[in-house]
Amino acid sequence: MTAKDKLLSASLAVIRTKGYAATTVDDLCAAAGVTKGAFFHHFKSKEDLGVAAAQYWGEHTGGLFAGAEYHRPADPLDRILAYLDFRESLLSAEVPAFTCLAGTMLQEVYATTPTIREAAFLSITDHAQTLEHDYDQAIALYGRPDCPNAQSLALHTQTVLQGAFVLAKGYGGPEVVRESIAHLRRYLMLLLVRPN
Amino acid sequence: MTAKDKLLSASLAVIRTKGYAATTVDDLCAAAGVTKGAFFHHFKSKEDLGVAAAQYWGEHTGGLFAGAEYHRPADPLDRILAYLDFRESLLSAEVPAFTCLAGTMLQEVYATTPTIREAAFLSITDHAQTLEHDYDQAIALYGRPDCPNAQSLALHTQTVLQGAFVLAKGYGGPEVVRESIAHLRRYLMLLLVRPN
DNA sequence: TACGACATACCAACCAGTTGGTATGTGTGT
DNA sequence: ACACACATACCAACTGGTTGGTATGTCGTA
Repeated sequence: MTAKDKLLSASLAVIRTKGYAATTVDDLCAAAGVTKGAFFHHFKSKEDLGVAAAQYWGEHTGGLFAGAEYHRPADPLDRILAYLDFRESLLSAEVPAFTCLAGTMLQEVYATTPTIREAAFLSITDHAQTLEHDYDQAIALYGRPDCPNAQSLALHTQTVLQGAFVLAKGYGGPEVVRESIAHLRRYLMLLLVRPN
Repeated sequence: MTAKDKLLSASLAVIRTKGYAATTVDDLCAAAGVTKGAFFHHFKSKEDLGVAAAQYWGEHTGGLFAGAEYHRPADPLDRILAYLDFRESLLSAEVPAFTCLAGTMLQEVYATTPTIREAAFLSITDHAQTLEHDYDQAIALYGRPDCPNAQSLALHTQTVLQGAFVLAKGYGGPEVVRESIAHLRRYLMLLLVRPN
């Protein structure tokens, strides 16, 4: 494992815990077990690492979701519900372990560091897009007449999760995320009605 | 207007724009038009100001919502819908002008500064509580059998708004907040059904 | 004259980034 | 096979500007 990988991997944990601005380059080096020289060999600035961390986060989570089981069900609504189950299964007791690096960074640096804002936001919208197909098919099959479109529902799904992470940081635990996912599930079940 | 008020007032704008960690004491003094001596006369540390800013935010928004028109309608569901309309009316083009100081600070310092975490979180839960009465009455009148309780709905309302603010920082505008409020409105209308 | 409300000048610690150097490949001509 | 040129990966020590915080002084008012 190269120093670059160690730094990127460590940055996920450290930045999610302390936030981007409060994280110092020395913090990252200490957590990664490398020296400052190695840091600036691989990243030309702290901002450069911030952008790389957001991209790394996107690839990291992208792989996690792409390889998950929730794509299995034949029915698109079942896949969406399985996605929500999967999101719940990712929750753990420690807040920094389940919250979103992209959301954290985005909220912090959106006005000051456009490069990081773009990279972090892209990782969120990219992930939202992976849900659109399933929503599209579910809407076609089960959507009520007043059902919003797939893009909007996919985005709203992420909105609810991001908001829940903020509240979870207040409570110090994941319970509120479970509750928000339950609301989302209920909303979807009211919009997408299986004939019976 | 005293230096303390100027600092608190300026802190709302500055911290919402740059975030708490990236905001320096000098930034705040410059924005407030006071000197550093004045700052440390009124606040014993930067953290102390952070706590005071979160409390000030709670009072500031508390007054805004308490005095708003959305309490007028006789029907509780109408009051809730009017609340959502009011939230929409607060949106403007500039992101820092409509986002939530408490949510921003909470996400940033939840693990590092418990005093600020508590103050910021309290301002969110306090505000959520002001909705519970209306939700309670609306549920009693119109709630479907599977309708969640008032506390949970009030909290979910804040969750959706907080998440929408995160996304808005990515888009650089309030459109996504409007869309999320529309989803929330639709969810509530499916849960709380007026007999007709 | 005592005290609250500021202002000015200053400091020690910290932080992003630099410098100069070492160790270990890696390709190339002979 | 071997020397040479060069590149990559990394390290330890340093620097200059920044930052939170302090020490001390001044002014108005009760």
